[in-house]
Amino acid sequence: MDYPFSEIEKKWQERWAKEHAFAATNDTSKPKFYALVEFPYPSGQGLHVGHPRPYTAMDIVSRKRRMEGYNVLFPMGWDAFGLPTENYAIKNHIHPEIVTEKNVAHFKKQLQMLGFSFDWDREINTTDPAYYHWTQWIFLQLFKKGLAYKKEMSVNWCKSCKVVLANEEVVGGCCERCGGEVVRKEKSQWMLKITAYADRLIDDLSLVDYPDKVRSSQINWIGRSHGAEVDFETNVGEKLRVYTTRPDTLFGATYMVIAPEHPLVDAHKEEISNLDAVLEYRTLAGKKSDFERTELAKDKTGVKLEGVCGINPVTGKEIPIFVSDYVLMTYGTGAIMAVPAHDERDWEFAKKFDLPIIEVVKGGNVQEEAFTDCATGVMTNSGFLNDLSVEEAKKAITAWLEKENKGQAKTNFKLRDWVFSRQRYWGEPIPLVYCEKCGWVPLAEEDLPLMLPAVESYEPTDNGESPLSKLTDWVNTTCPHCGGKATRETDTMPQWAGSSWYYLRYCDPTCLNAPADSKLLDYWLPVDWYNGGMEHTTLHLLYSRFWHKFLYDLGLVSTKEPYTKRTSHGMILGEDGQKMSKSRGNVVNPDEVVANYGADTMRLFEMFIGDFEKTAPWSQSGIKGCRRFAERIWNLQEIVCDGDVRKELEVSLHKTIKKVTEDIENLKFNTAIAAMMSFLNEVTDQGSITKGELAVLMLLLNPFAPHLTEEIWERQQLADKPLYQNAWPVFDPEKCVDKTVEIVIQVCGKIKERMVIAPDAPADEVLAAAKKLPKVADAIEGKTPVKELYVPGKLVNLVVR
RNA sequence: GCGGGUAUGGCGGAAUUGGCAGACGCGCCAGACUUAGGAUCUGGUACUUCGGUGUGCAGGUUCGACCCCUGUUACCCGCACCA
Repeated sequence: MDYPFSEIEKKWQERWAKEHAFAATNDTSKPKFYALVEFPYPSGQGLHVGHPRPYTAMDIVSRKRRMEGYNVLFPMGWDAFGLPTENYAIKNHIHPEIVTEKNVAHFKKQLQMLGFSFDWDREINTTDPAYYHWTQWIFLQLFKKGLAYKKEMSVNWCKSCKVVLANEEVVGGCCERCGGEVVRKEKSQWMLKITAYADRLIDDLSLVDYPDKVRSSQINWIGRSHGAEVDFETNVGEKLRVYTTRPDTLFGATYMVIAPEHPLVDAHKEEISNLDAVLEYRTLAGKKSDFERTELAKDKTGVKLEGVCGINPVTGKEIPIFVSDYVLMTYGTGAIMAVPAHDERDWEFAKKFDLPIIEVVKGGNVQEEAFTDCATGVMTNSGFLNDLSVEEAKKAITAWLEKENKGQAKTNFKLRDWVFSRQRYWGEPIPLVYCEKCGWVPLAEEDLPLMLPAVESYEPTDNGESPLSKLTDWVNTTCPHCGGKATRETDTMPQWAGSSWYYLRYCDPTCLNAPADSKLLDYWLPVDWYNGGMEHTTLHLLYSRFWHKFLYDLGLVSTKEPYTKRTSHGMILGEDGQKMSKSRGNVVNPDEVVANYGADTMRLFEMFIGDFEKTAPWSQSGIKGCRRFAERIWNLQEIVCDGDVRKELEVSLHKTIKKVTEDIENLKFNTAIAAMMSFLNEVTDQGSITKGELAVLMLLLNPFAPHLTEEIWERQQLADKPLYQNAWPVFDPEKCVDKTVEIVIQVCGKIKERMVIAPDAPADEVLAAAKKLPKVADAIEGKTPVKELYVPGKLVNLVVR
């Protein structure tokens, strides 16, 4: 019997679309479930076999939830602003809007061919003015609250993209997107004060269910540390402030180091007798890219400031000050106190420059190596701190510093503010104008959206300005505040802007007077389950949590966190175990897979391929196995007979329901499919399947293979309504227990025999029976019994000596 | 260096969380049906000198360890001079 998948899949996809089968309703009286997958960037290459993995997984969860009676929101949209589209537009002289439209249409067709139960009525597109209206609006709120500010700063500049990158977009000194060289460049940039939310971004992780990996990556990225700021007097009058996490070691501070760019150098040029050498070092350090600085991390360099020195506030001793690029201007105060005895970097530097190393925590040999692992150590050579523990000393010295007005407790973060402007065309215009009288002025909210104007050329300019800067008619405008002459901001927002709040828009995609209606936000939020890639942990996921918290503070949303539960899928590799790429020639095209095997088979294989959370290589022969499974399911129609669930299959059927039901919740799609395969094998052995059994199997398999199961459901007339409108099967725990079980008889932990018993047989009977088994009797013959164990339904272990 | 993770047949991977290692699938072998098989069906398939031995390696805890503990090796991912 032929399995006409193309025909079936087309039929049901059309029918679902016509019936709006998977549209979420705004009936707020029903229990809701909001399932979210990361919306794709509609690239010109189209769908990749990696895309359907998370989509299928969440489709399975969504379909199951609907059958369980939830009002399910499972939306899809397009994160369509971005560089590849712009680059394509530049190369082919086509408007990015047209490129986007074409790519979206292609993507949508590909997604629809896989039968995902997205609510297409709620489709959104970040490049739609009705959408970016509210991206701009949120930016204005950030600006009004002082969380968006412009700053002249050293930024990451990708030479090949001619664009500024956020710290998160620089990977190993190279551009995350194009792999090109990234250099430092001074530019005036819009910044978002994500650092104002640093504490909450860490602390509120306790409110959500994220994988440890994601949680620890975010904590590590934000990098909170507790310590103290300490003011050191200098011989030139000015105080030099340092940050340290080890104020307890202050007595051991034998020198200081400042970053090459530190203002102390500029302020005291006169007093520095070796100024030339210092400035030369500064120039050299500035030329090094971040990458080189990291590469050379092991070899410490630096120059001593001759003529300027610091004074240790507790010992009163004069100590030298060095300039070195192992101290970063962008962290802490740009200056440190160096305690070589208890810090590896300081130790290395001190050895190189022959500086004194004073032990202040007992326990190590500080002349041999830095003793850093000293949390349990005791203070020494430290005046009034002597004999205190490290923890006590921290408290005592901090209290002393505060009393003496020489410093105070301080918390620092590695997280930097978010560089928010891009010198690009294809992004959201920043809705601000610059007026010489009034400074930066926001557009009136009723004037949003600020439409992206048409330009002749999308080429970025070499001087680092956005293509929009060439549009003088557009740039020159009037100040919304004073009516005088003003110019528009010509930079646009980064791609991460639109995706930072898209999950809100799905709740109410056509709302005209707000990002979304607050009643609907209250109903749908938070997102119950959000699946996405690990690569977004410190980008999208962190950014959107930040925006959500800001909107929470504004009162727009009523949950502290946007996503209750986050899961991550593993990548699908090429058949050769390598990342799929055009250059390796190992790319699998999903269109071909669907054409050859059908969407249901593709979906099954994407789920059966391996542990959902781990990477897995594609396999041509593996997909054939799933195709065989689909065909065998289809052919069940040849052996179907009337009747309910038969007694002899009842236990396996209920066990299968239990397994599939639980496995879906735990992302164990591979074993859920394996369980259904096992049940199919059992039914095949029986030579027949009753309609009652078939109906349950179809319901269980439906989320995985929706077209196939709907068709069988209809052909076999298993119910009046189409399958998707029926309820998820429920297992009876009592029917999941076998009538008899086979247990193992061990002697001293070695398996000797097996025995079939009733699961609730009393222990003494089982033990007695076990001892009579010939091999067991042989093994214990003549030995002294030590212990007799019976684990009900599992095993007997007889320990003898 | 720091953080997270992984290691099981020829391959992808299971193992109810301390209780029968290798479910399920692929591949392979044999058979059936066939003019034919890269189709379908049936059976077999960790290794073995048939005593046993086996979850990267070495120890430990336990009646019992893929699972817990200590040490170690290899690989993957993220961060990385953050004071």
